[in-house]
Amino acid sequence: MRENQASVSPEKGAEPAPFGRLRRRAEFQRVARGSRWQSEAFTLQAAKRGDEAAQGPRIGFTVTRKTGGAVERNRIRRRLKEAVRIAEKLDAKPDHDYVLIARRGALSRPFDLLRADLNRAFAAIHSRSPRALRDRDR
RNA sequence: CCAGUCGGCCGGACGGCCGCCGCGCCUCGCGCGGAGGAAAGUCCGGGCUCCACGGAAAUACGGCGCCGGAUAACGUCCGGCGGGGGCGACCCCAGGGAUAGCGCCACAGAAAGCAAACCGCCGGCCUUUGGUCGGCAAGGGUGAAAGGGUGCGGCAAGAGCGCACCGCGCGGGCGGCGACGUUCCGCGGCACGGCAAGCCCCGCCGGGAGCAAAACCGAAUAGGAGCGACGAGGAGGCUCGCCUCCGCGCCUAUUUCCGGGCGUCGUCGCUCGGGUUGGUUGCUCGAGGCGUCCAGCAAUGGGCGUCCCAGAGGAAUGGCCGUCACGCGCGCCGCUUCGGCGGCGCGCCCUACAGAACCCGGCUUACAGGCCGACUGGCCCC
Repeated sequence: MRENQASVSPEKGAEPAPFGRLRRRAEFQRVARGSRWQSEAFTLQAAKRGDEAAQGPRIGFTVTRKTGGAVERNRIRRRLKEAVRIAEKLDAKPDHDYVLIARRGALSRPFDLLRADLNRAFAAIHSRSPRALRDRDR
């Protein structure tokens, strides 16, 4: 519990992940063509932003109706948002956009495991090739 | 104390650290506010916005349907009436019209709406284990329903055929604003069976689409697609391009009438989608919440005081932790009227149903657990 308490309040010097938010449908659709990485609780998608200069990473959340009712969807999105917020060092690149697509496991997965999943996902995502490239290779 | 009926309410509390959305300011930062009783289903009724429209009548379509009241309105609510259920508190009811007309009444049964007669009962005749002719509708049987019920008289056998009581119908009186009631009076031997969640008749109500409504800014008067049209003008004023009068055409279900608006004094006019789901407004002070008094059986209305109480937009109201309350499970101890009750410790769920999306009034549906009040029927004690 002490360790937990300590990790909840970030260190003064620790860099708070300065994520922007994705809000346009077109932005979501562009990221969907990028790389993806799956886990029990979510799918992470990532794509490099082409047009503008790097202004830090941006992230968006997708929780579809398949996942549950309005109450459960809200809960899932808030847990994912919070997990991203407290994450100390995610391997997010400033010129990339990310999208988290929630799966049903995100509702009940222990919060510590959820954070661990996130760290693993961001570490692995950039070694994957973009979806569009793989499709072209086929 | 047990069983039950009805109504109302709550639906975790407090604190710490780190965040999110909105507003304010002394713009580092601080302060304040931040989901529900159903926010849900989108089933009704309104406000608001646009289609320029407003009023009257008729037709078509749809909805509603005992009476009175409440309300902005309703299919809602309140108080009654009638019918049904319950020992009772109380609960349930698509509850207008069946002599305006049409239609239907499955199966069974002889017969399903107008009287008829299968088994029977009674009488006559005959070729007498029966047949035939006539009378009857009480008994049997079928059915959701078979032309009032019980008893006595009567008769060949019977039958409201006659009588008594009960019931029913009609008229009047009385009570009630009314639905309706009636222990009142009179008449009628007594049908006019049911279904209008079948058509229909009567009365009342209703234009359509919806905040992705709609308005403004910007991109911008650049190109595309579709549709319509060769038609009715005349007179006057005159700042020479408009205005006025008459006519013609159009105006959101259709037709007619009245008012109003727009178009037409000629060659273009109208509509649509994409770039465009960009930004701002609409967007929260409202049939508002709370308290109190008055009127009313009540729904509700009115007066006074007080408060400002979410405004997001890929959509804020969260994450973690501590303490407590509640619930569940296990163990131990004590009490016990053997149903349980109380205390301590540990563990679990850290709460059920469920998340505002323009705003109100209702309905319906979902809901762990708990609290309060009124009343009914039993048992025990005084």
